[in-house]
Amino acid sequence: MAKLQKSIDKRNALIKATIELVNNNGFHATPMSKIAKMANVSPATIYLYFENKQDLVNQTYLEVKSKYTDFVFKTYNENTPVKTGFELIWKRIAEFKINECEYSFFLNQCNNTPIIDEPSRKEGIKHLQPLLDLWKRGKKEGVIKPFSDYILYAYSINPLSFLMMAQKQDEFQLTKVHIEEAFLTAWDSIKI
Amino acid sequence: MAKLQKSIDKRNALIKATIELVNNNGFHATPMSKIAKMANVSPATIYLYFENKQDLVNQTYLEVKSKYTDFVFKTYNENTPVKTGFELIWKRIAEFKINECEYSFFLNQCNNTPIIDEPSRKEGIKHLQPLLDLWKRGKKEGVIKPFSDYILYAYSINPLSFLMMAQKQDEFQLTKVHIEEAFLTAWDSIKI
DNA sequence: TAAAAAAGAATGAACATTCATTTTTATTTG
DNA sequence: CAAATAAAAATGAATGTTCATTCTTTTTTA
Repeated sequence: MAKLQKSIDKRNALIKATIELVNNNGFHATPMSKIAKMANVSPATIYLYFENKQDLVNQTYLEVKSKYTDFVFKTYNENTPVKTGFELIWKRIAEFKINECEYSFFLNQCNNTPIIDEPSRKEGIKHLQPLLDLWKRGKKEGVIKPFSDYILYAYSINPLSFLMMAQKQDEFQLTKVHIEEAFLTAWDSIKI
Repeated sequence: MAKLQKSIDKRNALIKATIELVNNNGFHATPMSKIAKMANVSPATIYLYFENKQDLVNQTYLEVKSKYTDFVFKTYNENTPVKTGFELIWKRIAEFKINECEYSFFLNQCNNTPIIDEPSRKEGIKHLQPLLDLWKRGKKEGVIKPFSDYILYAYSINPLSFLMMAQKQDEFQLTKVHIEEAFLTAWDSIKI
């Protein structure tokens, strides 16, 4: 019997449980037994799908990251003009961060703590390539400031993570108006 | 013998060890025994200074947060004009994040994970009040955009956290020029 | 010399992972 | 088509370790 026979539903349930529990308690305060319980599975079963706890969280990270970038770049293609393309991508990112709060919070946690191991983190970064390519093009065309990608990212994309966190903690409610404001601010800070 | 007799050096060593170990391994993957060892102290001694592990990390958080805001607002007073005041504060924040990478990384981790308990987190937020007051004044004077403080923070201050993280992971080196660029971008994004 | 501070060892709970069985599934055979 | 069977999938309980915290004793201090 091939590996694929193992129920994809179970794997998904495990990943979902991992996200929810890690978001609420942190990785190391989340026992395998609880993940199993939430996924309606025996603890031993987890080890049929994942090597160990670290592997479970690494795979969860990469899977969520994929969901994120698949969504973000779905409406974009390389021929879109720079400004339009940026707006397209930026708004998809905003939409994802607002609507998929659980995923975003999880990714945030992974990016700001040592729970993910280095190879998986490196792997995760690659997913943003289309945005970096867009910026490269924008710089060549003289539309985007000739700054390091890190600075561009810090000022135009990262603020969304902060706003998402604030929203998650009920300190703040992101509205359509905010989004529009925020987008203009983002664009202003990277356009020439 | 009064409480104050307990060596402040030992307490400091414990806090220092906590920061270093939590930065590298995360809170829950940092055993009390290791903290004790790094601080050259018996595990039991930790409990003379802190109630338990949670209390240790809460106090560490508040202490680091204080170091941060004490530094940040040292050169500022309420009579400084808005723009100058903002530049003053912003550059102190930048300086702190760059030079006190360990502290910044620790604070970042606390802000993006559930390791700090709610009362301590609330307490920590209060420390930024002078900046919020400055913005309030700026809005009244028509110098600062009439946006929510969260948005102002997201666009003018939070990017520094991202750049600090990138730097810490050796992916990026912040120079004087970057800082100058980054400040202008920050100011542009909140000024009217 | 008495009280506080510190220590090392002890305790008991929690946990990741493995083990020994049972259940499910798919295939083969009569 | 159904009974038999073999392999995979799943399980609950067991294992051994790690850890936070406490206990008892020793050391330091004033």
